[in-house]
Amino acid sequence: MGRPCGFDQDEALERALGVFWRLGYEGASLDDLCQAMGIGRQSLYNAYGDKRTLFLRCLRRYTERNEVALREHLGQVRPVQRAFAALFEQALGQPDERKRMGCFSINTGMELAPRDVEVGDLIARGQRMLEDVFTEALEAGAGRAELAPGSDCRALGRFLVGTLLGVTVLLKSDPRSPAPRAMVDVALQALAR
Amino acid sequence: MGRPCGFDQDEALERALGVFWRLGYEGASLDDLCQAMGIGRQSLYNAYGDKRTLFLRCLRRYTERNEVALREHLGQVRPVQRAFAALFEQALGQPDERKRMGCFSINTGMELAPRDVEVGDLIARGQRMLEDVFTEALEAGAGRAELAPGSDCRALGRFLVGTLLGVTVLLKSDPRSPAPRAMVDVALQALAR
DNA sequence: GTCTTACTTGACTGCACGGTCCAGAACGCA
DNA sequence: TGCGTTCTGGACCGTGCAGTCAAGTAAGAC
Repeated sequence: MGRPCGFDQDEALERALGVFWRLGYEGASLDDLCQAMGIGRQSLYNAYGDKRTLFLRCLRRYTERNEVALREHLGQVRPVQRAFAALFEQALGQPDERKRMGCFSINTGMELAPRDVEVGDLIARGQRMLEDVFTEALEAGAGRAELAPGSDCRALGRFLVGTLLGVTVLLKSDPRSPAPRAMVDVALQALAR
Repeated sequence: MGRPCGFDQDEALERALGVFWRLGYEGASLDDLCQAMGIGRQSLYNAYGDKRTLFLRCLRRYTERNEVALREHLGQVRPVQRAFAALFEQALGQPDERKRMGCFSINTGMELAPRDVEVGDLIARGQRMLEDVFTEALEAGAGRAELAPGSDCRALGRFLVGTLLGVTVLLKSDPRSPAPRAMVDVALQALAR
């Protein structure tokens, strides 16, 4: 009833995510968002509430999409060492502009987690999710005898989460640095059987 | 000649660093800075130039101070494994409030490196410096036969830089997370002989 | 076809920010 | 003591921001 919404809310949310990812929460102005989303200010407020609410929806969207993509990738590739190697390789092989963007979740954690408990909680949940996905992939690998017997998959999973974080941050602040490459090479040896 | 500066510029710079560290570059207002530094706006501009110039001086001060402290620590403690273990242990043992602050250099790299080439360059230099300090400590350890023969100290140094980054970022976005502890434990095994 | 309801557009508001100006104060020097 | 120079404090300016308002518009309901 009444006039229907004149734009694709899902598509617009995706555009908003792109803006927040590139510019951060504070750095993205409503004008930036409206322009990228192709809608006016009031439409934005009608559809999503205020800026912060829109941001939280972007963050949830990003986390969920990442989870399914990761689960699919890690569930398919074998052995588990190759799955993680491919994951890191993909991060290392991105174009510089993309490296500069880093990971939206990490960016957000750095910018907002210390002063916004709700964001902090979402980020912490996301990290635990990542840890679980990694750990489960490792346990599956261990079940296929791809890892050394007695490997602590939870500890290895946490280690790999931290490694991915480190690599991403290194690449973001200096996309040409040789450090992340070396980091990955050394880190993957922890998975040798 | 003329009226002398009425405050300790070194001390005031330290206060400014504290504000930038806690709030970030954009997050720190001139009012925040003036209040923490105990001086007026005009005094700040007389002594340091504009906000960005003051920030760059803070960043340089931070990097230099970190370098000497690290060199001293890593040069003293032996074997080299214990030196790095102590370094990570110190990061893990900080109070939550301090964990939330993270590392000023990483914070800055995340916030400004993608859009400020001068900052980006300072950060990249800082990372290379850290890498060199770590590598030299490892080489000294290798010279004392503390590492496995044939160890690639440069690669290990880069790996440890990335590990420290990962741990710091994990602690910042979630000080109670068990992940950084596990990450350190696994990472230090790369130094086993 | 008209009426109700919701969406759209663009102007507007109040605020916080970085930076500047200016009048006055404090010190070194002669 | 008087002068020149520099520092100090507070008012001020222009800008960019998130969020609101009101008038106009388009679609579905009947």
